[in-house]
Amino acid sequence: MARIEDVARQAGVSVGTVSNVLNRPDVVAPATRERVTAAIASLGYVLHEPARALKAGRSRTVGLIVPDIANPFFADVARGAERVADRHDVIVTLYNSAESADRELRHFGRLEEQRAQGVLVTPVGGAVKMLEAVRRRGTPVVLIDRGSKQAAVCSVAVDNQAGGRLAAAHLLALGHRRLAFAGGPLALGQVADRLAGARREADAAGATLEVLETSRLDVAAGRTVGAALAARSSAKRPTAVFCGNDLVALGVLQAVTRDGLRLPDDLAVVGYDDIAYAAAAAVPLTSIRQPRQRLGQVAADLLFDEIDRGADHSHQQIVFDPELIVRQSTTG
Amino acid sequence: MARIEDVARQAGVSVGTVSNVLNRPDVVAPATRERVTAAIASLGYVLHEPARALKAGRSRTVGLIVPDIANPFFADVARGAERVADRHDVIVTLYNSAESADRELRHFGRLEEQRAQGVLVTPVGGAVKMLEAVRRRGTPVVLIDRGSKQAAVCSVAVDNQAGGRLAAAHLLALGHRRLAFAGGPLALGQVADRLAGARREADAAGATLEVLETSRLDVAAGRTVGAALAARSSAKRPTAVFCGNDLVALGVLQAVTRDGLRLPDDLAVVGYDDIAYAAAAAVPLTSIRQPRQRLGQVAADLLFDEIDRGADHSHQQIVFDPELIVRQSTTG
DNA sequence: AACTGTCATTGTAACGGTTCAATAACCCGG
DNA sequence: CCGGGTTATTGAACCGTTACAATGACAGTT
Repeated sequence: MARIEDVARQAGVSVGTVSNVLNRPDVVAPATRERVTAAIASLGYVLHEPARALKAGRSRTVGLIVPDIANPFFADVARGAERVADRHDVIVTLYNSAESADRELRHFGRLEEQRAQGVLVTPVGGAVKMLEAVRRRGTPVVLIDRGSKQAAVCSVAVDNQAGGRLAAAHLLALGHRRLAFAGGPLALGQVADRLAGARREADAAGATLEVLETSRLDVAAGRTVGAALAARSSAKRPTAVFCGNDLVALGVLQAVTRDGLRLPDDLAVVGYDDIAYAAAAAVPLTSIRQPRQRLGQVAADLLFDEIDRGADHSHQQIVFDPELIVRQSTTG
Repeated sequence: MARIEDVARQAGVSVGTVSNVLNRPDVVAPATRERVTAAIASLGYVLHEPARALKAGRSRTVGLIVPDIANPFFADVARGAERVADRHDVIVTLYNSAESADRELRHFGRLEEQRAQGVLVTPVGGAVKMLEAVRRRGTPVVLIDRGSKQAAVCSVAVDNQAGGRLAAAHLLALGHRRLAFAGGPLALGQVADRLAGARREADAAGATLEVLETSRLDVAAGRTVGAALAARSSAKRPTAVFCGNDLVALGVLQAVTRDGLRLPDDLAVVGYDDIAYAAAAAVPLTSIRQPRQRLGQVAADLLFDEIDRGADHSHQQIVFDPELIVRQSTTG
């Protein structure tokens, strides 16, 4: 494969000039520049990024580690981050931790080895100590959607307690008094916060709120919960269920409709995230919308601020407000 | 940040020995090895992958370029590919072309610059000429799911004509005689093939098959089609619609049920891909299942064969058989 | 004609690893 | 206690690029 030296020979210039054409085209005379460009094209020269990265001490990538690549929520987050990275001439490489601390650790390791400029991550529960080590070694990290309360690191999140309150308040306003929350694990901060918000509203209104904890936030978990609910007599069944995310809600929806219940009359359902499939469900889902792309975009902005400004950068914890999107799964 | 030389000094050995500990631990004496390992840990040394890649002439990555990262189909493909890559001590970096030839081109460029060992790609329509250039410069490429007929490149795909035949035969066996196909653009080979397979069965049975072309394969496109169908009088409406993929089918499903039609009595619907959401739809979707993880896994196997064996490698076009999954959207 | 100042180009020393031939250390049999 | 054979370690060249100091060419000024 052609090296920069081959290009130089072909164009009759030195390697330094070729490098200048590549990196600071303005300093080289137009005629020379053109000759070099032609040589590059004719040889099919492709820049050797590892060599450049070695010289520069940093590569042109940032990492994005998400816990579930099949969740469209994170596809939107990625899109937002990419747009910002593009402006900085940096590429976003996407990794899937699949909620496994071990995989997350491996991905962090790879990114450090590649000398990624920074990492955007939605950390799996409990992996915070290794994250600290990464930052100490010099790689900036911004947390997405699972913000920590500590001021020592940037994070962007949506106010999950507020989301829980919105959901519960909506159900209470519709007259429901026996509520349930489906989702988990509760060890996940954002799940716990959504529940806490709902709990607060329910308590204030004197309503009951039963917790149906799941081990994951996916469709299968929702189906399990839904089947259990459908099996109860209507007297023992909550009249409304608020789910930890839309995947769980879709699972509940499927299981209970298959078992003959009707939404929202027999059971009202509220999801969380407002993914595209929420509106597309056969009974369109009331959900809590989060500014997904914006989350990724602002996270990337913070990351680049830390990368560019270094010590001058001050960490910020940005919290967005969620929004209630009302559809037929609660209002019929 | 600590370099290999720092580790060597701290452990009282030469840099060569440290490198040996890292790459061929068996050739270094246990006592020395342990001293070096301790030094690595105490300094928090992290390998500099760009330097290694420069020396080695290749990096430890392969690329995976998919046309829609939010489509769970590709999440499964990625999982299959990752498992294989893990075995080769290589990481898969995921890029989203979003069906844009321009983005695909950029991603290819980045991967070549990084000296990725190879690329797995579901190419967007028509981008085949640049793909040829990449291969000529020495980067092996395997096509996923949009196989070319040419024998000059490896590909894995599922027999889309067979899938179309399965779907249509199923509907015909249920007695339907006015069929429709919803999906597009028809310029996409796989969409055209699915339609062609369905067409063949319909013709053989003397049934009609109306084509409702869409510009994309997503939920929104499906909703548009569904709304149009629901607006027709039942006499002018097909009794069954076969959709280009599950996202389109879900869109159709949502639109027609909202407008009061019932599945499958008023309209039978068949999807394609059998994504998780297909079973989770309120009227669970009959669909054509493709071996998604296996697709990614076999593609990666072919890629590594080409990487490892070089000229000894012979290109293969592997075609899997799709499978009909029957659910309530056709059988009630 | 000598000098100054621009502007374009060049040569080369890093960057942080790996690899391999060369060397050192050691063991054991005679 | 020496020589031959292992085994463990070392040192230096090289990978492809960038950046910077140095050089060269040339026009304008006195």
